[in-house]
Amino acid sequence: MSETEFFHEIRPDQLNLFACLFCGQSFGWDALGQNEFQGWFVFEGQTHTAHLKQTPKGVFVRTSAPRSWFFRYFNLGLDLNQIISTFPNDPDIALALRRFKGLRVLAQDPWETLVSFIISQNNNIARIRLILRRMMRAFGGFPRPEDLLDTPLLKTIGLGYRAEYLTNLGRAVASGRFNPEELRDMSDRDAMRCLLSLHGVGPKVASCVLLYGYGRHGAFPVDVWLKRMAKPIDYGPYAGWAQLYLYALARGLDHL
DNA sequence: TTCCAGGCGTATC
DNA sequence: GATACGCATGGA
Repeated sequence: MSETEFFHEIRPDQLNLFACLFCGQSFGWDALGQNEFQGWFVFEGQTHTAHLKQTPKGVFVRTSAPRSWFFRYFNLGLDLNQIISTFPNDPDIALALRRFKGLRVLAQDPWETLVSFIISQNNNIARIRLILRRMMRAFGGFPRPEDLLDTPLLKTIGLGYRAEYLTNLGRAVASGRFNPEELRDMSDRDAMRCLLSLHGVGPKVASCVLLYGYGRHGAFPVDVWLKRMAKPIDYGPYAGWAQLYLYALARGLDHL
């Protein structure tokens, strides 16, 4: 597999790789050193890997994916300062903004986020990562819809009761009842309804998929940590980004 | 050993 | 619509 290598100029306060990659929105990344990371991801239907190294002036990128992946994945077309300016005036948000400068919501592959966050329910991050690694090994890359049809195999991977959810998802795609691509053009409301029709997908998982997979920045996932944290206030048009800052604050970033 | 994890389906009221 | 409970698994 060919690799491309390049340098992207950007300051850490506009893109903080460690915060982005280890705040629970993606599960495929490992830290090699202080500011050096390696991981896998899906881009344009293919499983790829990348090696990233952050410096004060920018990021060295080496990846099997097309060069456009980096700009897309880290949402670099969006102005972080402008997004932050829409956040509500709240002491927790303010603290999180100071503590996690350069934290961005990622633009991940919709299928990858859907499968990953179905696995995430009532699960811990270490085990989510473990299961995804096992699936990658079993299927030679991120699982495709047809890979999910073998429930017994999924159970040997440690999916437990979630194996049934994934098999159901595989069948929904095979039958045409669910098509991840169709959600791109739907309204937030319709896309949400479509996701909720899937067995094993509730409001939390659907919100994560909409936010991290479909770029719906207002989607606001509430998990056990956010329940302790979030207040009944309006988090604005980038509520999902505000949520990520709150989540990072609630958990810290050293839990992986 | 027990408790918990980026929840959800189902039953019951 | 709200609430209670079971659920596979492995790390803490």
